[in-house]
Amino acid sequence: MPEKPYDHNHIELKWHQRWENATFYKAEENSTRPKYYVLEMLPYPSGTLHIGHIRNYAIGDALARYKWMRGFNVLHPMGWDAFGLPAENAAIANQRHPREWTLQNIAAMKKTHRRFGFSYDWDCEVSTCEPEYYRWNQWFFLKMLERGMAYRKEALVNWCPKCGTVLANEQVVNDGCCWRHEDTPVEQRALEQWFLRITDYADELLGDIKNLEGGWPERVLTMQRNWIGRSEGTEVDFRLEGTAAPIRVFTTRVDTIYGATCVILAPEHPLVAQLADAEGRSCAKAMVDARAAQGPGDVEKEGFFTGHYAVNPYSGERAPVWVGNFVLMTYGTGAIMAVPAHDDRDFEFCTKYGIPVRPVIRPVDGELTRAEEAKTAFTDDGVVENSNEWSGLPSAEARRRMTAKAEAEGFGKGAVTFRIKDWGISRQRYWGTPIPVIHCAGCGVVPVPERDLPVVLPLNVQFTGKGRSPLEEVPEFVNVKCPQCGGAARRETDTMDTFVDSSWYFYRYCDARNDRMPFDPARAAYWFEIDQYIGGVEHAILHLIYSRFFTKMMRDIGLVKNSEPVRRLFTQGMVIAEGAKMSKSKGNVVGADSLADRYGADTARLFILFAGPPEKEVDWRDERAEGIYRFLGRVYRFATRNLERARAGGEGGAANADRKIVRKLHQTIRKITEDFESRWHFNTSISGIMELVNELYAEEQRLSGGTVAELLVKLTLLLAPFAPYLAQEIWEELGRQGPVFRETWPCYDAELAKDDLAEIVVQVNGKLRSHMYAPFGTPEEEIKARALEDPKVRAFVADKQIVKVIVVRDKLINIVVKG
RNA sequence: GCGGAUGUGGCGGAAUUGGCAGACGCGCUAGAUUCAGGUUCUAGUUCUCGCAAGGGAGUGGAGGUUCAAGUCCUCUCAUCCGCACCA
Repeated sequence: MPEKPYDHNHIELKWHQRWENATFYKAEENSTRPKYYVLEMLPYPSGTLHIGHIRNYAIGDALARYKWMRGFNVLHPMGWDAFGLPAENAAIANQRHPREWTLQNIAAMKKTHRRFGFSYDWDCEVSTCEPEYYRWNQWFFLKMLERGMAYRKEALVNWCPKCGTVLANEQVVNDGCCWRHEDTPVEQRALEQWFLRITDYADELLGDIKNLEGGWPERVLTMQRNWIGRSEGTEVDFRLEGTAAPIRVFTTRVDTIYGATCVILAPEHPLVAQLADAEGRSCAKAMVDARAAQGPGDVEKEGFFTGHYAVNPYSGERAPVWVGNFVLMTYGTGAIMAVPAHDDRDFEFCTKYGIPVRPVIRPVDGELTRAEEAKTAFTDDGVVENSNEWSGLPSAEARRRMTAKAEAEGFGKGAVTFRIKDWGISRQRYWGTPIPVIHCAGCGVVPVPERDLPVVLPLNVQFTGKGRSPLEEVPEFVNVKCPQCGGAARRETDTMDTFVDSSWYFYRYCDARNDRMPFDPARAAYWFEIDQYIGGVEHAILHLIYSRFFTKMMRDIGLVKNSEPVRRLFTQGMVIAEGAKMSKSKGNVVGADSLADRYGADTARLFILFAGPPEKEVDWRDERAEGIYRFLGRVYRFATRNLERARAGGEGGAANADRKIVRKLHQTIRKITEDFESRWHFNTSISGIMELVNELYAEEQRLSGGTVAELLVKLTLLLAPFAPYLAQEIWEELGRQGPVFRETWPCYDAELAKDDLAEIVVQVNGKLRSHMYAPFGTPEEEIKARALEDPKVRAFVADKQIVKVIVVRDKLINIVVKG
């Protein structure tokens, strides 16, 4: 039979049409198979998928297919989130309604996904822009409100002038810029906001990280630990001289307190108004404003003396009270004791203003550095000196005992402080889940009764772009009756951060059509934890910490049994183009569709996996895809020109060429299976298949029909997770029925994979000099004797003295000579 | 500043347990096929000395451990990422 040219367009179109409405992975109810839940992180539905997304999906899809072929009951859902609503609300206001816009983009992206042949279970699709989904955000909100886990307060919040909305701390990136507009600094504004008490779980979120070790990348865990930022220390009251009022400070180094030469307040500290004169107050105000304007980042340390003193409760010493711009009101108590000898920042501040530097800690085997010599602070633990009865104690023990004293005498206590703040979820934008509360003049804040959910976003909205929620302009939405007293009331117009949606969407996939509950707890109990979650590292502290928080909250209200949502997390590397991060603003986005137009979906998928190990970033260059395209063509042509031979069959395995190729086949199966089971280095899996095909070409004429038939079947199965269209097409050409990835993954036979003879490397003084072949298990003495007979070896050993011979069984012999 | 990662041919990368460095692919060179271009097939391709056989060097750099180091240890340089007044 003549070979057919590889026409990827024809093949992909054919199967694309047949698969149009197919759900490949319909997870089975009551399956006896073990369950496997694999999930990729959602894209931003910005209308196009770029090659980075395809990488994400290609990894998950290959895994899902493989797991199915290995006999698992696979749940592999795909859904859509509202993450990607364009920040430029105003810009699209004149064109189309954002909801319509989002739904259209979702449709476009679904089309691309189908085109690439991803094997999602479309039946559990969730669209977070739809009320039937977001009503459960409201349901969760009410549950949390009942438990005091959702609350409202005025707070300084991050405000992005471009988005015209508030941002969570986690959404502030790049030295204080908006995550959506990386060149736009955020401003600070004081607003009434809704918060979720994620800090209630701070300890657990931190402690449970140890359970994730091994399954999650260490990098992500480190980022989360830093973000939660637990520090153990002591709160100590410095009594303000002349009054009974205490200034409470927080320190992790109470052992250095005898070196505290002043107390410094944050400029926003309430005592500033009381202690500072008019000039000082305006100075403090200027500091606050400067910080608001500049955002976080490096600031020149400045401060002023208030003219007051506070008494150190341990030493009885008077410490001047200063105000310093580098002290944060939002951390600890908003006041610190400055120990310039043992803290870099205090050192910088105190030397600038001539405040004494007094060392009280010496290194364990060193001398106390004298103040005048100190050019930097000594910040390590050591031994306490010059501190009355505490002198001579190691730092850690001093801290323990000094904290105990503070507690016993009532001027302080041990305290744990977290860096993580409660999660501000209020957004002043149209998009998002309406927060289901009503403000009544008489009754205050009244939750919307559960029977009235969902509170639905109105459709007749004008987008003003004025930085207020457009919902405020919709009277039918805003003006409501109070559910308690029936009087006129105002509906809350803030909407929820869309990270609320993404915090639990993967639970909804278990039970996407449920209209009584967010999901059936029994189904969640079956599918959770997620076995494998795959996505970019950019969500390490946003989505992935919120999701963990939500899971713990759902456990506490009895919906789920697991404490963590995800057992294993894989963070794939970014795709960069021509050395630069792919981004829309740079205009260097490689669109998945245009790539599929040129080379086909199979080539695009295979190549992105081949380009490098999936956890590393890869540099995308179109021209390299040629090699993969050629490879797929080679496979297809080999298959079609050998079909008849394969059908005719015949005894295989006798000829030498047959044995050799069967061995290579089993080695390849072993390699790919191991790659799937451990490190996911699909680039080497694919190169393994290429090697097999190269060998197939070399031996083609010598192979028997039976061997060719076996090879074609197994080769097709090996390709199925990576290149579904081609694999399916060959499968059909081979006369088989049904989806190829519903077949069983081929097993390798360790005996067949084994080489006949061991290749033994012969070294002299560690340098490669010769090779030889010997049966496995050949005794050392024999190997040694044969090696020494080798003329190439003799040339190097010759008249020299043999010092030592090392033999590694079936692998290597190294002859060490001298002279 | 703190924390983490990475560094191998012209390029992407391989070497999973300390045991043949450069698999596989791109690119390039030659030959075959073709009217020609493209396609396809075959061979070659780390550097260096050599006509060749063969030798020498070589995994950012310097040292060390070892019969043997890309891999382990110490120091160092470069690049990237995360956090950054968190008391």
